[in-house]
Amino acid sequence: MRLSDSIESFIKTMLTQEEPEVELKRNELAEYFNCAPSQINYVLATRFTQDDGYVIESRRGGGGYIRIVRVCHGGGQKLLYLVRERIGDAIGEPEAARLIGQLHHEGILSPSEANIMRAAVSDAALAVPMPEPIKNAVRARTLKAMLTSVARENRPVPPAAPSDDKRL
Amino acid sequence: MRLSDSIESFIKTMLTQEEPEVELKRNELAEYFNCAPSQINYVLATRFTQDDGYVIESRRGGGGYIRIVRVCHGGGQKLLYLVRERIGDAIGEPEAARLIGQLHHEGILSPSEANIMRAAVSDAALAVPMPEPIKNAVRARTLKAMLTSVARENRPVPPAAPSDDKRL
DNA sequence: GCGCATAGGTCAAAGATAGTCAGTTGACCT
DNA sequence: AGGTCAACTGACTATCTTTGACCTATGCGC
Repeated sequence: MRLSDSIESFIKTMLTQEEPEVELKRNELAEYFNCAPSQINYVLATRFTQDDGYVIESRRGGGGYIRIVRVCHGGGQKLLYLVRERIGDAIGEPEAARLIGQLHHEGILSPSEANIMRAAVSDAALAVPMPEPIKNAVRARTLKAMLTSVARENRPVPPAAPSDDKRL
Repeated sequence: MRLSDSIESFIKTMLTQEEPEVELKRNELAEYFNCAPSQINYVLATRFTQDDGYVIESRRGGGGYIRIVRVCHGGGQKLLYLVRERIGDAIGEPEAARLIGQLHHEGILSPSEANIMRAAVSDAALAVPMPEPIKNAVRARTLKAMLTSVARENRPVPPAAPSDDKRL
């Protein structure tokens, strides 16, 4: 088995239902697997991406660490689907606004949360000289990051919402 | 745990609702934690900034002291001040996160709203090939757009946040 | 006023981690 | 064998913490 696969399963074994979040030392892990420290970054970059439903946080310097958080479960189902499959690498403002509006309508987002998200993906927020494709890429990433943060809260499933569109 | 973190929590436990201000001796504290006196300055400079909602006063010489005051403006003016004067044309992630954290602490943002905003201004959201200055410009615009949307709702101030937990 | 003792302030170096990226290696396919 | 893409490495970079040498301000006694 490849090293990357071993490291991947090692980390995933630590992520259980009760403990959806682990903290580790890059150098320790690298030493444990007898590999270059940057190998850890490679595994994180290829198997624990935002699109996979993970959030990585880290700090350098003395007492540094890497924290891996697995997001999802419960009410986050719809959100995870959007992040993993629906949104993709780029999205325009109208479409983003529509998705946000629908999430609000389904009771997954409060009015105020929806407004904040709309503002964040608005053209006004991206009114900086840069090519349109880049803007749409930033929009997609921003939207996914925000939805991930909501999914991470693991809030209770909203009371309403018939939701017949689990699949695409 | 890092020394800085210990000193930080030590000071924060002294700051309560009834006693929003503490006075201490730099050398005594340094001796207590068995570290260089300048370590205290480092902790103050990195964890008790104005953006975090603290004001530091001090005096040298005989009877010298360091006073740490937790301030709380709150109110609707805060958002406008941030948007119009504080944020400017560009802002880095750490700084943006602090402003958001403080708004949460003041009860202007709910935990979930604060998390969404942090996600929107995170490096992850802007992880697209573009120069750093542009990223910071987009961050500033995004943050201002989101804060403006909150200000527009013009709602009464909620009960206020309990503590300063960075996590959900 | 002068000088010393007693504070706190600054800043840069050293130490401790993690991140990045271009280049090499390896596995698999044709 | 050659092509291609994922896996892997190492040198260099970025960031955070801790320390120490040197600087500045204040109070007190003469």
